[in-house]
Amino acid sequence: METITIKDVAKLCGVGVSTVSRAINNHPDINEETKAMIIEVIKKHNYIPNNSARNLKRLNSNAIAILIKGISNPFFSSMIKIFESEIKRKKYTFILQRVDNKEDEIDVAIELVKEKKLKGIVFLGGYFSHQSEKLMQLNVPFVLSTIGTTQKLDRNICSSVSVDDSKESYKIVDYLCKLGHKKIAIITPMDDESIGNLRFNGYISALMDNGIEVEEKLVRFMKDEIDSYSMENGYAVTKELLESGEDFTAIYAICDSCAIGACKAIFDAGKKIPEDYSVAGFDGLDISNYYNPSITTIKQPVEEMAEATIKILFDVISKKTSAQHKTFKAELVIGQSTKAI
Amino acid sequence: METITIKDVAKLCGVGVSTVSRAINNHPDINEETKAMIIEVIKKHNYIPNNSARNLKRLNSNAIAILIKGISNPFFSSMIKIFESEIKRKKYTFILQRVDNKEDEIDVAIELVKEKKLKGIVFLGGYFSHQSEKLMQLNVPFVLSTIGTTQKLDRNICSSVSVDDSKESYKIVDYLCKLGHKKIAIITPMDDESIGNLRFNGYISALMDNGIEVEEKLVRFMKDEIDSYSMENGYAVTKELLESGEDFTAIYAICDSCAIGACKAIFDAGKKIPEDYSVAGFDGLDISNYYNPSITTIKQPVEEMAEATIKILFDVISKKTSAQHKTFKAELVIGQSTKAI
DNA sequence: TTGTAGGCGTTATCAT
DNA sequence: ATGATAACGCCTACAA
Repeated sequence: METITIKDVAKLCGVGVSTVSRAINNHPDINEETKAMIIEVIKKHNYIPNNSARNLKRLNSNAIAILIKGISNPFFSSMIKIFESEIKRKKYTFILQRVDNKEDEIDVAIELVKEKKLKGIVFLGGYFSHQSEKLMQLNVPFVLSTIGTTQKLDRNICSSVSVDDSKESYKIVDYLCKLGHKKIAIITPMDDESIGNLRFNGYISALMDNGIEVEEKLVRFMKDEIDSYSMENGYAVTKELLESGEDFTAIYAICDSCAIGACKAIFDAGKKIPEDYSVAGFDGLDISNYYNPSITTIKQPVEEMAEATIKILFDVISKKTSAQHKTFKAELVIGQSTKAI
Repeated sequence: METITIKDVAKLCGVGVSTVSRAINNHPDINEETKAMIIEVIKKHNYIPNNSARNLKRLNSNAIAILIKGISNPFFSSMIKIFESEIKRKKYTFILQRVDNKEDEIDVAIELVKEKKLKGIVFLGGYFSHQSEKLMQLNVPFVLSTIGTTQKLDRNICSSVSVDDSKESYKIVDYLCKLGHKKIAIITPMDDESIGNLRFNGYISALMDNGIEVEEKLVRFMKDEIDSYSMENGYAVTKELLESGEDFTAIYAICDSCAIGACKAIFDAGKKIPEDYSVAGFDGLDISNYYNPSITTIKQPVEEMAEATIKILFDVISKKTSAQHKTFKAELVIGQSTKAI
């Protein structure tokens, strides 16, 4: 099965290569009959155009890429679906590109833009701390979706869609306080310059506004040797907390996965939720609703955010607008995992 | 920021393009100093080679692609990690390519082989029913990983790694029977030619061997309008089952996600697990362990399977062996969701 | 050790 | 409506 090229097809059909090219690319000026004949031959011989050659030659493809860090994160699953359908609806090609944790997403993006002649990019997840200079190299429009960034990015360079992580975090911790909790432990990543940090800040402010002192012993950092933001990590941290004998009545994990791990650790210790401890999370994953008890959490409006992301991207591509920044409101979903004391 | 090519770099450095090429590709015969100088200039001007051009020119790249249907399936997450590390350990490039549910994975694969000059492919998930003829076009080695296929594929064409879905399914249903359950409902996909069907067969055989008649009313099909294999689907089906008033003491969902949905429906109906109903799943997802109660399930040895997949693939690539077929044993993990009656 | 030139498979620009 | 031909950016003989 030697590889067959456009030239071979042309010969087989007794036409020139450009005619074959016109046939496969749905060009207007081509005789319908010859086109049909060519398509026939192509099918028969299983000819498939080489994308590398196409991308190399084409000046612009209609492709949008989603770059995503931590592809296994269930939080992104539903967003991806919407990205895909929206992009296809606009007759663009949808490319999903996973980025390794150690890779620099901008480097990956630049490479991809050259390779595939992208029209636009969506960055999903991860921490964003890049110099404007480098972002400039990326000379296509891009949107940061659900990426918190503490640093001040040049707001004209890129667009963004997210929730106010700090404010929403404040909201749920404040809710715990209003329920009467005074000893609220938190599970948070150690050195996180992004959403982890923002959500942690919300925790601090909420406690302060409620006249509660932050206790160092109740600030629990995720384990380095375990995947951050995982159930496993939440479990390990909570187990340690319980065994330390530290006094607390509620635990706030900055993501739902950790919250679930926390719940399990509590159950394994023979305690009950919410009778013995209240547990709260963040994100609004499906599972937080299906868990038993359902988890009190901050639900991000993922569908709307995904739609907005694509809308903004296309607006910028078509030069309808310059960079936009949208902050969505998230919803405090009260589950069965918290109670007043 | 116009795009900069290898020619530009050559000019900037005052050398020929081949020297630049040698520098970026770590060729041996190049002066260390000129190489260092070139690298310097490349960094300064942010030159990034165009992959399309490279792929087009190269006769073979050291790249392996994982094609995966249903990328959001948590079952694949841990496997992907292992694929990646194993492939990188062998100094190959790891490419993760998602396949749309409606797409034909073989078509995608053929295209990708041409575009990236792949050395090998792993197909992950989905149903496999392709003609040998078409598979032949794929003239690189490939392995089907965790793909059940009822049809008899030519065993010499491709390799495979999986569990015996039918047998393992039998195992867990038999376990339920031995616990004394006689009215065991099942949640299974409707028209599934692959693992769904195999697992369903295991259910049937187990019941028969235990002298239990299969009751049509207890065979519940996933809803068409909802994602199959989802918690949501398991919830909807179970809710309907409960409301139908049908008598049963245990429910077996052919995947853990569905089992969790089933649990939640039972809780929402004010019932208890396992006191009122026993629930069993299949797959051995992390969450089945973290759920409350933990779910009795069949745990597939994902790590070993992923490792075996890569090992076989490389064996075939290096012509050490011809196609291999490996079936792994899965483990019945007894959780808190089932009890004897 | 280095430079020149040809070609990878395709599309776009010309003619015809 | 169709065909020849020049790029696209890179790698790699081959020559120097």
